[in-house]
Amino acid sequence: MTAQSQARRRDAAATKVALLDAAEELFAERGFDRTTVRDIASRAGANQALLFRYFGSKEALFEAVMARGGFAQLEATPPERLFGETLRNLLEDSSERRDRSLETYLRSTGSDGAGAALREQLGQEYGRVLASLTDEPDAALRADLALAWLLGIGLVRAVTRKEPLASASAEDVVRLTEPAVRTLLERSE
Amino acid sequence: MTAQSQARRRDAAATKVALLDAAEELFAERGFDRTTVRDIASRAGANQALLFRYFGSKEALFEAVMARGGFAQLEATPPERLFGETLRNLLEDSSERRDRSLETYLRSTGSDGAGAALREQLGQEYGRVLASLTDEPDAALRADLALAWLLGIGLVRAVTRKEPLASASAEDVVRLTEPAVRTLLERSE
DNA sequence: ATTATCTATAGATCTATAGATAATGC
DNA sequence: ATTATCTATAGATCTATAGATAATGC
Repeated sequence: MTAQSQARRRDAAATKVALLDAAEELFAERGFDRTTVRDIASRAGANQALLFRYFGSKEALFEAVMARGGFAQLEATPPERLFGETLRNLLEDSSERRDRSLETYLRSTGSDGAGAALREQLGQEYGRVLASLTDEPDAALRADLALAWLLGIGLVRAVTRKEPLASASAEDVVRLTEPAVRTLLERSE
Repeated sequence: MTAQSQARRRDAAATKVALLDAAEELFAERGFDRTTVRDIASRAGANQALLFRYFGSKEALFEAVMARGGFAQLEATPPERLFGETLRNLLEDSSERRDRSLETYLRSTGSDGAGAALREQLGQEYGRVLASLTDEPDAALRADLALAWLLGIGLVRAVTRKEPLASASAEDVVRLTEPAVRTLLERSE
């Protein structure tokens, strides 16, 4: 009942937020295509027509979701801790309130149109920050490989749910990945 | 025009193969949801009704595609070369004839029903083979992390198309990842 | 009076099926 | 005669919109 409706007063701003929350959850759980606007409105406790009134289209709502949560982690974390912190955030219990943007990203990779620009921008930012950690000539490629690992772990964890990774503790995963990532991104001095 | 129709004679077996080829391409390019049965029939040069006649449903066709190509790489490669070979196969030029099952897998992660059992089976097999490479106590988790990296690289490469990874040579990628994977999967003796 | 919300439905898909047509092999 | 293929369409969605209703604030 995370984004479930309260019996609330008429409040356009609150309805918008409820729609965004519900959309964030459902896009993360099912991806863009498998989520219907009626599902979103239902979970938000709002009428389905309001979704179009406030966001214009399903795609525009998706973009609003991506724009809202996407850069929080990135801006809040110093570069040298970005890999580990993102990993921990990714591996925390889903019932906790947290950033679902990576799951949304993963679940919606089939949808080329919706949010593609934002997805690209998010990838660019992560790549740039991770690349700043090494001064090897192929820093950007190394950074992409680290990012690919984050995405892959998120994929196995959130989508495929393959064991034992799906249930592994964040600490175990960090302990095993960090030395490998260090060979990839450490300064050569 | 890879799976394009020839002006061929009436031949149920050939039509089935054409449908499988077209479906493999389209599922890999767009994922399950974004591919319509009419797209598949059209690319195969077959009538759309034949798809149902021969496979029963869109989901059953998807499962047939996954079953056909999924285990080829796995069976053809000795464990200690599986990571590198899969990576090379993944990074080869798409115009080459090759196994698209990983892309299909990646593109269709939003589709929980279709092919979920096969997807799980494929993951289990890769995990088991990779885990045989190390005798560390958490071998299975280490194997999953290596598999996650493969999937992540495939994701960035085939779906996100983030540069520079999207255009990097297979050799560069293998050169950078293998030392890191070795810290993960090497025997401790 | 304003505007948040709801009802009803248009219009565009998409999967799947029933039944007709026509090319092949005996 | 058999069966591969095609035509036509049912039936189920799904997004989006037009216009009605009703709760709020002045």
